[in-house]
Amino acid sequence: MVRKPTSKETARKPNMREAILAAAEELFATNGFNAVSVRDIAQAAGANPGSVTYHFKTKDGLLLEIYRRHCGPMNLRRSELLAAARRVRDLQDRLEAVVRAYVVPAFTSGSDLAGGGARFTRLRAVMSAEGNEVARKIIAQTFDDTSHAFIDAIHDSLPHIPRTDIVWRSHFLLGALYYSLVTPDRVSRLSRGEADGSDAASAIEQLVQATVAAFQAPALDQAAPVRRRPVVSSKT
Amino acid sequence: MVRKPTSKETARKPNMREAILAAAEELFATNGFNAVSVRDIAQAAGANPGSVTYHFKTKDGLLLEIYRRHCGPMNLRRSELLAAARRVRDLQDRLEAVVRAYVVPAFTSGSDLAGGGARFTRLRAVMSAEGNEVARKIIAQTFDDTSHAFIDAIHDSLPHIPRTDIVWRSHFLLGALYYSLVTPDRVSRLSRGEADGSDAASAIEQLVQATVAAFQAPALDQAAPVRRRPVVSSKT
DNA sequence: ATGTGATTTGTACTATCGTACAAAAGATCA
DNA sequence: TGATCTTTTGTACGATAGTACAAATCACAT
Repeated sequence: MVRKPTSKETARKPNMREAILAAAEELFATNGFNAVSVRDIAQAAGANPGSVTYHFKTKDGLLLEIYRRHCGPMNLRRSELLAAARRVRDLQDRLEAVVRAYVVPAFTSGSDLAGGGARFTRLRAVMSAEGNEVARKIIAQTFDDTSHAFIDAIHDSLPHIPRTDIVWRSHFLLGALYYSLVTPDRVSRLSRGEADGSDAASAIEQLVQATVAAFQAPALDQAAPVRRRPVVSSKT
Repeated sequence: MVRKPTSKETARKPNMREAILAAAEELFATNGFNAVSVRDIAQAAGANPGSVTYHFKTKDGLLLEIYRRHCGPMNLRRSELLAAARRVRDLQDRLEAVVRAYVVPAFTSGSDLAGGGARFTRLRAVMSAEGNEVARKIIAQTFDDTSHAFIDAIHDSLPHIPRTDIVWRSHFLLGALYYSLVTPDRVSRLSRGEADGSDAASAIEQLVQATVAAFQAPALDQAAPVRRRPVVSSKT
């Protein structure tokens, strides 16, 4: 219903570039990068294989563009929610708000893309599992800042827990988050149909509740495990 | 396949069949199924591509054999540890013992294969992410019984928590477990070198501690999906 | 030593991969 | 309308995929 002054700016046809991106996102997220061919993507998008080359040059370029499309909005959303969470006074409530600020944007759309949040997060999970190089580079330089910000925020809410423990637990959080998006059917199956693993709202509430409790667990005093010393070397 | 009384049945050379299995396991676990070619595997094993066909017929057959090799021992080990855990009197201690019985065999070898436990579990994580069909079938018919047994055992230790919540939380546990094996370097990076993500002992202790706390979290009463109510000041 | 069955090798076949590129089609504006 | 730019199509090429199969090799009982 948007009026069109001149019908020049957008193709009247359903934008093929977008269709290819959406199809690739879906296929990569469910089957992995190498299992999906450029021809598969083109067919799913109702396009010609050559069209993919025209718009994105290479298959890697297509993946890169998917990341570019989502990373900005999602991290922006996370920053906003994190800033709001940091202003919560009560420490217990703040911890939950921080965790929620991390989890919610991963499940819901970070931009105008319909339901793109969960799909993109699932894509990230799969690329991570496959050790995809293109993804690894983008992740390290795009998400590590965000991760540190969240770890710091959580640490502020739990000053008595060593940072190392916070890192481990936030790592577990991301793993649980990823896995919830990768195989939601497993939840439905193991609960004998009593839970719907693909229901984002349930997943978020369950994940937040469980994770807050995990963060609040007592610290692991490393004293006992005398085995190997905790790596004194420099960074890396 | 017919066994002979004489000592001729096994190859005297460093068993090439084993070498191929080990190489495939490693490559699949780190790069995914489709990213690895039969030629890659053969080269890593110091074998000829045709040798893979001879021993395993197809690439899927090779993956199938990897699963067959590990599933039995790992589930046996888990059953033993679970049975022992169930005999722990104290409910709190029993919960931890049950979680440990689930986690430990995934990190350590379930058979005589050196360090094969973690590698195989990582393989499972990657196949799960890729939605591999061969793996999905085996998993559903091999691990679901074990998963139900663990869920029941945990539920026994936490009778006041709805089974649905237990299922979600055990799902998160598996996701965290998988992710710890998939990208251990992320832990090292985010902790700025203070933690070693690839140290199995640390991973186990951290995971057990965090997971026990997550299971002990209060139940999510699904009664009213009320507004996002950040627990105003109910208890404090 | 020699025969025999179990393995390993080398090679070849077909299918499909990612990508390139010229031609066709469509859109925009003088 | 025709000129020009953007997008789509169709096709082709070289590389590599999984797999098959005959020949060569090996280990060992005789």
